[in-house]
Amino acid sequence: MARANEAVAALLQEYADLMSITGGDAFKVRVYEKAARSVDTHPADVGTLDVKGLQQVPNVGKSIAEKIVEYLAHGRIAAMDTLRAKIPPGVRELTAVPGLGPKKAMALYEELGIANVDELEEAIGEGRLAGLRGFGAKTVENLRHGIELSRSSGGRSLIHDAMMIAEEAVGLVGAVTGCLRCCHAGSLRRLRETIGDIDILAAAVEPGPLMAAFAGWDRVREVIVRGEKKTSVRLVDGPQVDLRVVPPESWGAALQYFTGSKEHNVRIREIAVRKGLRLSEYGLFRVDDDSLIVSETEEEVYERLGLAWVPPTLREDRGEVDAARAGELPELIGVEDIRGDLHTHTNLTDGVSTLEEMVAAARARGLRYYAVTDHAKDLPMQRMTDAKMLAQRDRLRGLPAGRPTLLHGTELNIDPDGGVDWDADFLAGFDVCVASVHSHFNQSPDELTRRLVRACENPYVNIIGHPTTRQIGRRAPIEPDWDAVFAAAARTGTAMEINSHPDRLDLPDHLILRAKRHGVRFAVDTDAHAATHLAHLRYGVGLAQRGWLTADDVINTWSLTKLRAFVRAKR
DNA sequence: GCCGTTTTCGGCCCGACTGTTTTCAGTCG
Repeated sequence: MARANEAVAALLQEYADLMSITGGDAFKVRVYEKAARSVDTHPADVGTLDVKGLQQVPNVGKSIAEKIVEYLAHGRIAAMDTLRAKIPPGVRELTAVPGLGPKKAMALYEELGIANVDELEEAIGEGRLAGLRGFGAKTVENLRHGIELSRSSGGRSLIHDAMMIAEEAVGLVGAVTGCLRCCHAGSLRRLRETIGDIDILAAAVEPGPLMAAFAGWDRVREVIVRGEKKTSVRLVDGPQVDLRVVPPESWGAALQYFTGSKEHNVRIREIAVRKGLRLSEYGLFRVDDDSLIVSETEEEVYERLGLAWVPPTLREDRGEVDAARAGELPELIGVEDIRGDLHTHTNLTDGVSTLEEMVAAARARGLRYYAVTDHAKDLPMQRMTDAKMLAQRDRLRGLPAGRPTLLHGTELNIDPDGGVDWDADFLAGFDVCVASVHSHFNQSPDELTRRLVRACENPYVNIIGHPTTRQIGRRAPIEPDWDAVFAAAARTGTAMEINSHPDRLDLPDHLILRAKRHGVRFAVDTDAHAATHLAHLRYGVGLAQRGWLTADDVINTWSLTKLRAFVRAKR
């Protein structure tokens, strides 16, 4: 059974949105938003909790707890129905148009009866917004443009695409005379799986030349805002990039501020307020006399608030603030902890680089061990045979000894019943086996659960590859009973993969957190199909960090001896 | 509506930019 948390969180968020549109108390709106996020990230299934249990969830008090119970029992909330009756659902969708918030959406509905984006587009076309208070010619043109934008792009960028753009922008702005520091911030620095806007932060005494260079970048399609401290542009290939320039002495406070997340920053500022302080992108100030306390480094800002420095990948208001206050932040895994890659391909199947090229790339990256895991024989497209696999093993064993130590593995295909390509005798010849789902994605949750549990129970399966099979923006994740799958993985000594490929990033962070609670081990792999893909490791490690993992949680940070013992223990 | 190192009531994060209602509301991050 899927947890009720997602549905309840969506409902609370909708309640907050409707309240905001109808002009409800802004503080109340915020509470519902906070409660929605708390429920979404709460470890326990809220569907199993009573009113008292629900009140243990942060930001859920008596009133919201009762609404959740009402929803769980009857599938609806009376107060919600009342609000929904006031506002057609399309009005809420209006606020997704850039430049159109709750106030203007409500005005459009009340004054002109506009109840969805299509009607807004029509009204603009007919000039019916003219004369409406707050809707001058420029606003109307911005709305028309906003509709166009939300229809065309709308989507978020894959992390690797955003990173390439950010690195180019940092190179451009950083090279301007007078630029003292420049780096990317925002969700990209937090290594979220997809990126909306790309944030670039720079330090300079005179921002003008930096802004000019940025606005003149040859990839810019349009300049959205252009000010002294902030310039936003949209690139020809879609994404929006924001440049903020701050005085050099504000660097730490600014980096903290522009890294976000918004929710993390709200928590941090609330702590500041309780201490009689005010935190902005310019520094931490005393409220009474407006004097500056600290601003030069992030560490100082956190420290002055009584917190340990929080790694960017944890800044999502998922408990990291309390952990930082208690000195209980995890020692997060880093790229340098990874000693080997356990899921890679060559041109023997669908990779593009040769065995020798892949091994050379692994050596260049300083890996201690490296597993070649081409596809097994049950995927007909890959034309694998027993003979070809054994020949690859001979070729691999024949390569000169040295680092990395080469392991011969395979990526097995988990069939619809949970079986894999070869029998025990053949499987015993491999050093390590990944097993993954590549088809029959729309089995029922029960079938998928049995399938994955059976794969975990196979003594030769060491790692479940890209467990949800999602492809970001293209294929939805499968939805077995993850708690049952993770329990089986923990019980059998089977690792869950954290696949570093930018369009997979699988497991996603919320499932990593869930799996860890079952005591599951993980393998951060690249699933490289070309030598250049080994560099994607940083995204997988970022994802592992977002799941609060330490090096010890991840089997390919272990020594080869310990890794071999992990494999042997299961056989 | 929630919360508490200013605790059971009185607060609730901060600033940039735009457009328009020309002194500020709305939106965004």
